[in-house]
Amino acid sequence: MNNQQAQPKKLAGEVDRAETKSRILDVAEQLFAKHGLEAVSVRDITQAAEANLGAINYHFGTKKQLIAAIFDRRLIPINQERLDALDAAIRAAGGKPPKLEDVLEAFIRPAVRFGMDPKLGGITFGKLMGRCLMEPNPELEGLLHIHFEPVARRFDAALMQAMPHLTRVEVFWRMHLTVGALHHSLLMLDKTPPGRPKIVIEFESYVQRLVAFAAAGFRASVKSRKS
Amino acid sequence: MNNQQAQPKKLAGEVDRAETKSRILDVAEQLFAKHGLEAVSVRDITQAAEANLGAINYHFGTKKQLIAAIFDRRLIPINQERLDALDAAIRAAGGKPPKLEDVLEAFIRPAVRFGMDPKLGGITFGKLMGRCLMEPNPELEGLLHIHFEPVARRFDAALMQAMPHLTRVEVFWRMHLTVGALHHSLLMLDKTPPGRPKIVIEFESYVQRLVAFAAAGFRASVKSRKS
DNA sequence: CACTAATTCAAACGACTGTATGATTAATAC
DNA sequence: GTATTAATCATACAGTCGTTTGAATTAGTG
Repeated sequence: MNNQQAQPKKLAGEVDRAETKSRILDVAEQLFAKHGLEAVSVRDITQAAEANLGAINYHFGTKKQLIAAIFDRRLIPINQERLDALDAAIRAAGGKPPKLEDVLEAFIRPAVRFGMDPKLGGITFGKLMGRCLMEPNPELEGLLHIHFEPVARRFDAALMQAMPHLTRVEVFWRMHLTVGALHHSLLMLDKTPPGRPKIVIEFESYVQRLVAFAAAGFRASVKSRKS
Repeated sequence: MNNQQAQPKKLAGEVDRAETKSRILDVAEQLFAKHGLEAVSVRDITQAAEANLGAINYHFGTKKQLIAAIFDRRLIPINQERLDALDAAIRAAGGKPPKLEDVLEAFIRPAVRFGMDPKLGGITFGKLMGRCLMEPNPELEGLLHIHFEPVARRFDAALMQAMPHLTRVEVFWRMHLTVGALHHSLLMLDKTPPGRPKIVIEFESYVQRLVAFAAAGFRASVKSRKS
């Protein structure tokens, strides 16, 4: 029921103390990414982290708060990097509208970088993110909303500048398609469906592929077609 | 432990008998779509369907078999419609490669039609599908694979004809992005994020929007860019 | 050393899960 | 009528879930 555990004072053995908490974060992130939020029990986590069953409740309060901590740890830097890159794109454009590809890359690149960075657990968080975007958990939706709302606002504005002939609804819409493509592909990264060619992914070309796909989609004009 | 329940003979009260089974299918589909596969218990389903707790195990065997039945009921007609539409697109092209938009529309339109058809529970199945594509359940993956493998094969082949300069890997890749955009948008259909403009969806323009987005993405050329 | 606070631990709690069981009801066939 | 079969029902089972508890341990302070 405690909102927050008091920070431990600085100790000689601080490494060991902090270790359990961060070990739980790492292990939980990997397990959640691999099996889903509901399929992984606190027992699975504490066991894999070689910690006591009560450790999660002690360090994080509840399982949900642990999940929130995992997302905070990744999403804050990712979205900060996105905003920084967007600033850079706007700055590079001088007074003129930013370039569409630059805006999209500012959005996509950090997600892919953090999503598949081996230092950050490989494609672990990318998969986790893809799953949770789809999950119906309302508390999780609220959490993600808090993280994405300010980012979405700024990117929507930049995209409307980059594509001035698109309405707000059109931009909103196509951004959703882009997000869907991005996260679905992140989720598929380590899957090699049986009977299909193995796909080797190189970071830079992966980003460019996504940016090119999304940019083309943004530039597409929707007309009625006779089918 | 029984593999399959024997079909009930034709009875005067057959309506009432079959009603329970199909009522469970309908209710379960809606609940699963709304809350996710794991969040909905057999008790939730039987209660909402006004059936006995044992009804699911009696009629379907296990919860997993119930889930499989739900997917079978929708996916078989959807994929059949896709293949029919693809045949029509190829036929319409005469000997020449089919038109890219026609191929993509053959893939997208049935999913949207079934995904948001009010007669089929509105966007119920669309949401369910979007969720389950992301879910890590291996048995579910196997089930979906069985449904999609033959469809994917044929569409890959058609897309390689429509876009002859793309490699197989490129086609595979862009098709995944398309699938991601499609299902993410289906999932978002009934969500109106707070503080954002409400989006009114009309079926035909929705399909055209998706087709245009995907087609543009397929036509995009990926080049290295200086960022 | 004693004192205090942070952490770990084993054990248990109640609630919920999917499934199984056996009796009971209903609807057919003979 | 009886026999047969399908369907429904209440109940119980064994297991897992997230969380709580209070004692044991560890580390740091004076």
